[in-house]
Amino acid sequence: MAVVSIASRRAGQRRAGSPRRRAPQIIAAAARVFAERGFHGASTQDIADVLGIRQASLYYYFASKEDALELVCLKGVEGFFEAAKAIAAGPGPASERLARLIQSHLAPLADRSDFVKVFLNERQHLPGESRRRIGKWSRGLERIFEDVIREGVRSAEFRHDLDTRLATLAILGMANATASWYRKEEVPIDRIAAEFVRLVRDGMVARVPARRRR
Amino acid sequence: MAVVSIASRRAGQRRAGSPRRRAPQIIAAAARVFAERGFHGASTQDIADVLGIRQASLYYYFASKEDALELVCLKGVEGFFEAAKAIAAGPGPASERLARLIQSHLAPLADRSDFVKVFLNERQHLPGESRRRIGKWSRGLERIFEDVIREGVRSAEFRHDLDTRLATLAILGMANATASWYRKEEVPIDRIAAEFVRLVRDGMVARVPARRRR
DNA sequence: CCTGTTGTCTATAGGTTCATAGATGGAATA
DNA sequence: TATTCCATCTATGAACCTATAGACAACAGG
Repeated sequence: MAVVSIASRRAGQRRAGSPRRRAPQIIAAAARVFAERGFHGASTQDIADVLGIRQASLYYYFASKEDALELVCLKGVEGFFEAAKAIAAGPGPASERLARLIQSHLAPLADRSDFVKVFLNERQHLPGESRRRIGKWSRGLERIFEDVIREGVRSAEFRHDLDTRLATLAILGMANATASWYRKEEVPIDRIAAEFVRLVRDGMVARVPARRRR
Repeated sequence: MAVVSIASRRAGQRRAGSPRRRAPQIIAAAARVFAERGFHGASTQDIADVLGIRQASLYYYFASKEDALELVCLKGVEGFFEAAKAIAAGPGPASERLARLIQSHLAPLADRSDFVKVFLNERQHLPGESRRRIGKWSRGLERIFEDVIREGVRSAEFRHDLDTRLATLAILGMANATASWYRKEEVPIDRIAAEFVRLVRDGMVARVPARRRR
């Protein structure tokens, strides 16, 4: 059913040139399959097919399918949170920090889109314990965004009547949705981020070229 | 596993007061379960549990699980497209029509959020034929939004340098993401829509109270 | 009161999927 | 060369899940 990767299909029977520990490739294959068909829609057989090994062999690398999902999700958010925290705490006006937050939030799509997609769409299927752990991370990120936006309101960079909660959810929604339509070959991710920044800062409406800050 | 609805659990064995054709309730139950656990994560048994009937009894109402998914998705988009088309073709400046488009795009969340969620997240699991049919609808909606935005650029209501494609995807992403966090009890949907409209039209940045159109 | 219709039930076949157990054979090491 | 480790294999159990078949009870209409 699934397409067998040419790279990893070694003709004969067993043994790759595997110089040991190819766990990363295993997880990448899981990410790809989960991203494509969803966690429950994908079978461990599908993952094995991508790698050109037997279904049972996967269990040398993870203890259960759910365990694999957690590994993928973790890789999907790795670094994410720390980067955001650093930016938020860093220098510059709120509006510039927000721009950098958006940039850094979208950046991983360029080289890890499968992992990010799985994190966004499938984390709900994690078993209780790890779901809560990962959900905590997610709410943390929301707070970072919202805090920066609030700072921007307090410093009068942003409109005083801005609903910071809704603005946060709007921005994250817009950014996260990108994962579902982004294709590496088309528009570069920086370009998308820049356009989003412009959109939420200045809006779509045309204006007189007037000076912008009071 | 799933919670058995009190309302529909008639104590004894069989027979409801069902005054005939409770198909709508069946589909609503499917929508709820699919929304909660995803199409593949949900079993027909789960749906039956919600209704308090036997798993096999469901097949009186639909021919297959995938068939049920299609019914749910259809109800999820029902009216959607026509409403949007009417608004786009209607009177008023582009910016006002865009506002109405956003309103009408979010409105169904108020009373059909399960159906909308399933449409957004699970339509990919529809079998080939119906997936294409429904995908066509989806692309049509994108076009309606983008056309209105383009008109706004041509009429100089919107910035001349606006990337209309990205703006469209950003707005739809923001709106669709709402389905994942919206709870009926909290902020009313009109309020959310209004705030989104304000955000994408005027942006977040504070400005001098100056006259707005050149 | 008989009959057809409707909605539900019981029972089950058949397929798929996750996961475990134990064998095997090449590579590395001694 | 002998031994140990690593990664994969074969084989299979057990659970689960969809879907079909056929029985049956309540009600409606004549």
